[in-house]
Amino acid sequence: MAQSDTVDRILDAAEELFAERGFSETSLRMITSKASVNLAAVNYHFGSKNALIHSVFARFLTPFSDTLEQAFDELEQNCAGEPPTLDQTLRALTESAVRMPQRNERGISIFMRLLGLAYTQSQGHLRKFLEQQYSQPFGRFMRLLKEATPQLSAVDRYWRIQFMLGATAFTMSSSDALRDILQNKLGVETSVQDIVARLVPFLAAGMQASDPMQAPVGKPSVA
Amino acid sequence: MAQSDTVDRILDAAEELFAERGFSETSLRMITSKASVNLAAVNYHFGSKNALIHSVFARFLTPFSDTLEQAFDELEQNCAGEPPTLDQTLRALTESAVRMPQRNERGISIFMRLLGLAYTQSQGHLRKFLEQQYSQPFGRFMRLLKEATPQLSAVDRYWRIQFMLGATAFTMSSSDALRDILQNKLGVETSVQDIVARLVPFLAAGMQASDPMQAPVGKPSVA
DNA sequence: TGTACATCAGTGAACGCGCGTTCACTGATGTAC
DNA sequence: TGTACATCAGTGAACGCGCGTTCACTGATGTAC
Repeated sequence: MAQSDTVDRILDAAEELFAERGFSETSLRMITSKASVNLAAVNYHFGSKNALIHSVFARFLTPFSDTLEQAFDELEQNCAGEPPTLDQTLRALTESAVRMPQRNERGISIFMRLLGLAYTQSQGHLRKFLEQQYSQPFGRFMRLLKEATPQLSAVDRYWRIQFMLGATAFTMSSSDALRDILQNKLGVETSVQDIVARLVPFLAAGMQASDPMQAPVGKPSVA
Repeated sequence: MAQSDTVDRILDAAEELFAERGFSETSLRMITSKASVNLAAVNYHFGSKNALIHSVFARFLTPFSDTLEQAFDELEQNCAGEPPTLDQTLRALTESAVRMPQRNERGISIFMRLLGLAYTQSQGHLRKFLEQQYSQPFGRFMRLLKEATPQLSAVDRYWRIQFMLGATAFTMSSSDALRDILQNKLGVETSVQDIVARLVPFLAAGMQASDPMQAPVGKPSVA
């Protein structure tokens, strides 16, 4: 059995189990038994459970962040100096996520759920790791958001970005369960693409709601 | 030491620690040492760790759900047959949360974070408990949402409610950290009321975005 | 070509630790006669 | 009023268990001379 084989089997099993159950609720024994490898192999190849978690994220986030940089490059080229709109920026992000190479529908679903969990479970080491590894595309996304919403104060923008992250991370982290409920209740099949297509207009409308401090009661309108 | 004293000390300590660190990352030993009570007292008074978690939620959710029912009663009386608007419904909810009796600013913050964690950490037993204990006010809120957004299809409404829950639960579950960041970066003090005041227009605008399936590309506008 | 050694993926068993839970027990208070 | 018993909050110590990690070891493959 070549090294890559064992390493990949561990990564595959860990990815699925983490997405299903979260990090601290998934033991190394579950992972190694699902991967049919020896318990000690995780520490041999990765060093620790935390390092394994980092590797699981790195395996899909590194290609994703490359795809994303490319999408942002294209977007800025097409806009020729003008800042891209909010809608365009969000679409560049979501389409990069949905069109991940080497990932089928199920793989994208897992990828989404892991992203949601990363934000949602308070794993300090993971947050630090992601911040230092992927600060560039994240910062670029934030800059685009800022340019697309010049009408917002810094404080308003800050909070609305948190609301967006929340809606996205939460929905993604439980998207499987939510799709099942919808299937059972209304008999509707839903793909990850459908969810994303519904999410983007919701987020864009929320981001562009009228200033809450100026008109806190009336119906919101587009600025 | 009277019973109520020990029980309350355990509940107080558990509430704070759960809010800080989540459920499975908080051990009974941490709780009992913070509460200065014997380790075995938790199992003596509550029976198990899960039952303690339920009691922590029941202690603040029962008065909250009473307050909420009252707020909905008043809202429907004032509307005299007409269904309340989305904005009114959301405000009734958030104001009930913010005006919880016996809870100061810090207490409200903890309460918010626990609510966020309840949705966010996949504790099956807790979800079941909350569903069967508080299905009435939850169902009523859903009915009001439905009446306030007659223009949405059932599927659209379903997803947008998930987006709302996500933005709310996520923001609330990390509201302390988010407020600290804002304090450090922009030097701005923020109260829970401020966050809620910003959240409601965002949610209302998102809920009322134009139909994503009809106008998926253009800038969103209010229906 | 043959031998000695180095490297390295993988293994089996055990380690110490913190966890939730249990149990026999104490000591104060209330109750029956 | 005094005695025997019941109740119950609270305690100290231990239980068994699953956890992440460690360690001595194996066996296959590559390399130097």
